[in-house]
Amino acid sequence: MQKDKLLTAIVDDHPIVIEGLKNMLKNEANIEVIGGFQNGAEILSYLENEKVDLVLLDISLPDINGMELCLEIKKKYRSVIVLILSNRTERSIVVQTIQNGASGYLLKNSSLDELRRCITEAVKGSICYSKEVMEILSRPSRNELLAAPRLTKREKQILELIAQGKTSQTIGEELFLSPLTIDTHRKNLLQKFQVRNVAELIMSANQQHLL
Amino acid sequence: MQKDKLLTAIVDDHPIVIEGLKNMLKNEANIEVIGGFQNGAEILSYLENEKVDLVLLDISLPDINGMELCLEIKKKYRSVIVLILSNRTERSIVVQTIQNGASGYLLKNSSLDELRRCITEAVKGSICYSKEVMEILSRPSRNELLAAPRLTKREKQILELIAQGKTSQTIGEELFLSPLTIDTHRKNLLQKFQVRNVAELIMSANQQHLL
DNA sequence: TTATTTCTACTGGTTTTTAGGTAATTTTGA
DNA sequence: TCAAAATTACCTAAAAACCAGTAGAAATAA
Repeated sequence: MQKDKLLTAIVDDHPIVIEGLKNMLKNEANIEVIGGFQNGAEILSYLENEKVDLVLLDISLPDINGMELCLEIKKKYRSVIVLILSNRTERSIVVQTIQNGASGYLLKNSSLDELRRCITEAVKGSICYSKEVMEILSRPSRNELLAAPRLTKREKQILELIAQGKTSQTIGEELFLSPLTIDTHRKNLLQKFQVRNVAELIMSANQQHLL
Repeated sequence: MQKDKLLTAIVDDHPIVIEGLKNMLKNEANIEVIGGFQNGAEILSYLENEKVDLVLLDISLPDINGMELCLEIKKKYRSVIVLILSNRTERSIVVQTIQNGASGYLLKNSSLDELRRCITEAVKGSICYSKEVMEILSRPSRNELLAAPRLTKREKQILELIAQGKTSQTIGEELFLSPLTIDTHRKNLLQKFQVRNVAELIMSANQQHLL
């Protein structure tokens, strides 16, 4: 279809990943890897002077967030195709990158075939996700379903103290409250988290990043 | 020094990383990559029949924790050298892998030179860390001062069930054991973690990445 | 200012955990 | 094969947590 090869840049802070991609892509007839870049500044300065068709971009970079970088590249160089290659599986991140102009999103554990497929699709102008990413997008975002319970100030405070292994007695003394009051808060915490005891409570609170 | 090449296996769930490492190592005179494996089961079954000198091992694998896998490999095949290649920067994880017999720990963003250096060192029998990992190890680790306790299989199992909010009664039924036995394990867990109750236990286990 | 939420505290009763042991088996490693 | 570690199981007793309510006071938002 095209006479010229796709000039491709790889942006990833892991040299190993850069090597791997270079190696994989060097056998592709229509792709020429023009370089690997370990941070956002490098690729941006390269883009100022050189022509690039395709950027394979990691989300986690040392100097700038990959999502931001994507937006910046698309703003300045509309025609550059950006494909995200990342380990992050959060729905919100996938959605954000696409909104920022990326032409696709692949997890790093996707197969070589998937990568090839996505590059082809992206060049054609469509947006392409790897299989896992499709799943992430299609499911109604689990952790949004079981929303982290809204805790009051007191509850948060007492949750902390419970996590420190303190008894209702001790907590009561520490806060100048009746231990019976602490028991009530305890009960309310169990209810809000829909769990049966502190073991489950602490697990759940940890998973919800509330501790 | 050596006549034969080091038979090297790469274990990582990212095909791209496997490709990258293969590519990097194929120019090394004394290394022969005999395969890439995307999960723990694959490498373990390979090891049963084939000779391997060096395993480059990722911590996050789909089927088994890399730390556990390391321990398992070292238990069964003492002479196999295991080098950890991971993104995880938690001190406890680094320490744990070394306790489990790994000969070194590198972050994935370490340079090719560092990887080469560490392989050389590991073959010589010493333990080798990449620069960043050295820093992680040297800083005095706030809440991780006390090393992660070594848990037996049963204890790990029961810890899991406690974290799920189950009572000694329930756990006993589930494992066909007397609830009194579960109580004993419970007691031992509290002692090993040096905590007073399950709340603190679950917190500590979480911080130590044992859950 | 009213309505709602949050915080406080209680009653009374049940279940579970924790703390201090001991000790017989079974498994495992050297 | 022998010692150590792990697993199993028990006793007694106190402490703590959990369950299901009610209810007044204080703070906050509409």
